[in-house]
Amino acid sequence: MGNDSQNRNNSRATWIGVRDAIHARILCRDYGPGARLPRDEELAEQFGCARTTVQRAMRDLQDKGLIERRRKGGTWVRQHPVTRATFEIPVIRQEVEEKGRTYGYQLVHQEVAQPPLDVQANFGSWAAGPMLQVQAIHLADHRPYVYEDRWVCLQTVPDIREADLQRESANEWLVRHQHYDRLDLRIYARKATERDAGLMGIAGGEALLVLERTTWIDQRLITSVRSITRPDYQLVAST
Amino acid sequence: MGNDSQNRNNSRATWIGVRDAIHARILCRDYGPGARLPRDEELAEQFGCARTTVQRAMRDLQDKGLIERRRKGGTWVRQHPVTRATFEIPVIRQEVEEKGRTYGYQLVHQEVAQPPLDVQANFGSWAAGPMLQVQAIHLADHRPYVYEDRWVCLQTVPDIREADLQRESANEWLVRHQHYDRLDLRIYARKATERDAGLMGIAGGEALLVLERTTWIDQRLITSVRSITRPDYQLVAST
DNA sequence: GAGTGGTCTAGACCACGGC
DNA sequence: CCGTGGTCTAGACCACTCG
Repeated sequence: MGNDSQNRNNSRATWIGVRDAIHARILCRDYGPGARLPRDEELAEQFGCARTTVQRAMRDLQDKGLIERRRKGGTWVRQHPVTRATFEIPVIRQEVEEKGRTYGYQLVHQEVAQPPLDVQANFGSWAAGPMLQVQAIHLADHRPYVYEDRWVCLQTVPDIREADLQRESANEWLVRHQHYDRLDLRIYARKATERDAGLMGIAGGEALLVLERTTWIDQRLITSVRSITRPDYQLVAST
Repeated sequence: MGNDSQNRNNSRATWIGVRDAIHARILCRDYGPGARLPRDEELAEQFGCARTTVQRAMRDLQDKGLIERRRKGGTWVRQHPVTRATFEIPVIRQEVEEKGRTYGYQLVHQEVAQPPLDVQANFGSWAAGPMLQVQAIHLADHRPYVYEDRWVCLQTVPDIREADLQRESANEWLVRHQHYDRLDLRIYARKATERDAGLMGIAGGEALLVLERTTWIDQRLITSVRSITRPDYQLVAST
């Protein structure tokens, strides 16, 4: 280890090379926590590359939460690097099928109603009128996999009235018919109620992972869904 | 809505403008799921900007999971857009103090031992020797907030033997002395054992959110920690 | 082989935000 | 005000991968 630094060879510097070199300097405390890094232009000279290339490298380090940049303020090594991890949450059918299991779906309940306050809490300042509530179970190999309790905004997505939610899950219908441009996600654990237990085929009082997702388009509410997973469900992310 | 498309004004196109215009075309199904987008160069002509600018816009859409790009293959709208959400997991002291609460810390147990198999499962092919086990509680306003059960690799981080873990948590010591370049994260729910309950000051059988983090540097294991949070703990992310 | 995205450059101007 | 990062450009070459 420890070549890096200047671009001594005639080989052209790549932004990944520059990024790793700077990363290394941070790790070995050449640039310690709270330290200020040289200006992009100066680093570009050091590495014998264009300023754009340094910029590209810096953006990556910034996305990783390692540094902070501000115009005029310059670039700084973060005092307390945050851990940033990105999860991918696929469409449930796809997730099941990619595991080589058989996907199934069952509608449990559907009605137009006023969402309760704990659901409305996810809506921010959005004034909720009556919404379509859809409760359904996604199955993997004919056994409960995820139970979802969803509220769909009929004002934003009126066409869903025409959808046949016996056949196709609201999850998939929405993916095909209504994209979103903002997503709020909340994850927590809670004990399975007797109803949960019956639906999921587990014992009451089990610990369940709950995902609450609310999506928006153009500031307008699309849907808010609370997904309850089986006790053995895990979310996995890397770097 | 709905101007966009060509850059009719003399105003210079920004990559954000280009991104939003393309995003809009995807939303309104000008480019529907599975459709192929024009080549970057052609889009650049359409928008009256440089190809670099289109690239920048495309990278953003790609990061959001909306499109796929391949050399020679071109750019495609994803059939099933994945939901990508990024969490920030701060140093616990900081998290507590930012909420305006008083941070506290208490060491529960510390010894050198062989990690059990369920911990080693996080190590991949890494052959674990004896490691330093550190169990500790983080407090907020003098009440249990997070309990962590940590294993530190003495081979990779020998200096931690010198640390005074009565005073400073291994969490903070490691943040200051040992950066990582890879992180694996696993999140799930589990019932509180009697021991958990006693430590966290809650009832047995409560549902707890568990975070397992394993970090690495240069392919070498640094630490693996299982953090148990209070039942009311939530992870929150926004697109 | 050839088409497409990925990267690099050198230079210009802009926008934010300390001083 | 003015230093610093952010963006845009036009053009060149490279690298992957599909046919």
